[in-house]
Amino acid sequence: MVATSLTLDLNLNPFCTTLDDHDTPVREVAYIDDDDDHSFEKEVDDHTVYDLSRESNENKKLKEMLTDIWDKYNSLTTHVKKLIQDKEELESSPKKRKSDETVQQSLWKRPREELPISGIKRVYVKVDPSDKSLVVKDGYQWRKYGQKVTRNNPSPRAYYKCSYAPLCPVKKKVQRSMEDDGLLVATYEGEHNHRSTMQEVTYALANEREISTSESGFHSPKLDEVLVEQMATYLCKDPNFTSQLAAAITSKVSEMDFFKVC
DNA sequence: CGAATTTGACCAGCGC
DNA sequence: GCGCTGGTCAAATTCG
Repeated sequence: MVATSLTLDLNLNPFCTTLDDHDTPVREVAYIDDDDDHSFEKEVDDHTVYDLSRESNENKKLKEMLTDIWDKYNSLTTHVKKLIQDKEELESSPKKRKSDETVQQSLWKRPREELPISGIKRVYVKVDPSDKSLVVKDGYQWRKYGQKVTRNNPSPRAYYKCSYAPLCPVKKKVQRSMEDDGLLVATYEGEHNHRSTMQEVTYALANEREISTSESGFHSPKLDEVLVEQMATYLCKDPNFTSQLAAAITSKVSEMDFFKVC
């Protein structure tokens, strides 16, 4: 009986590789106790282990799905970074700057509002035109401190301060585009002195991966599984994850469309 | 009831 | 100096 319970305990670990690698872990337990007086216990074991096996398979599928999502997220992040880089290169070239100025003048006509060379970023976010809220989800926490109707745009402009960290100096303005009612223009001023919720996830995972590789010298599959599980936990804790991801993608797609028009 | 948002008042910069 | 405009403040209000 000791052997039975011991085997069970070991198999309770959903990430146990021995369980994952066997198609029928039930038998491992069933053959241990062949005493007829314990037939009921054997039956219970069979059922329990069968359930465990089934859940283990489900876990395996979920892990695969998570790994897949994580891979896609990583490649998407890389792609977004590349797009940002491309955009910065375009902005730094004199030829493109000319067209950018035209856009800027139509959106922000007053000369004093022209963007300084650095520290100010503009993001275009596609939204539902019927949605009148001036909210741009970008992974940071913002506190609205003002709203104004400006001269050249019937849509009001909302003013936000970063409220994630007490001393973060970053501000943003959000206003509907004059040309496209379904386009929000978010202007960011300053640099965050902290990470966004999404960066926290990435950083935590990267940290974990670094520790595991430096300690063991190689990357074991089991640690991968733990990593995936941790990532799932992180993502579950972050209700904004999908919306942030969607906002980032929409923003980049809008930017690309915008540059095509220009 | 505390946090977040709204909104009118106020301030500063700029052009005339 | 005055008026116009964008930006900020803070009291009032709303919301969870």
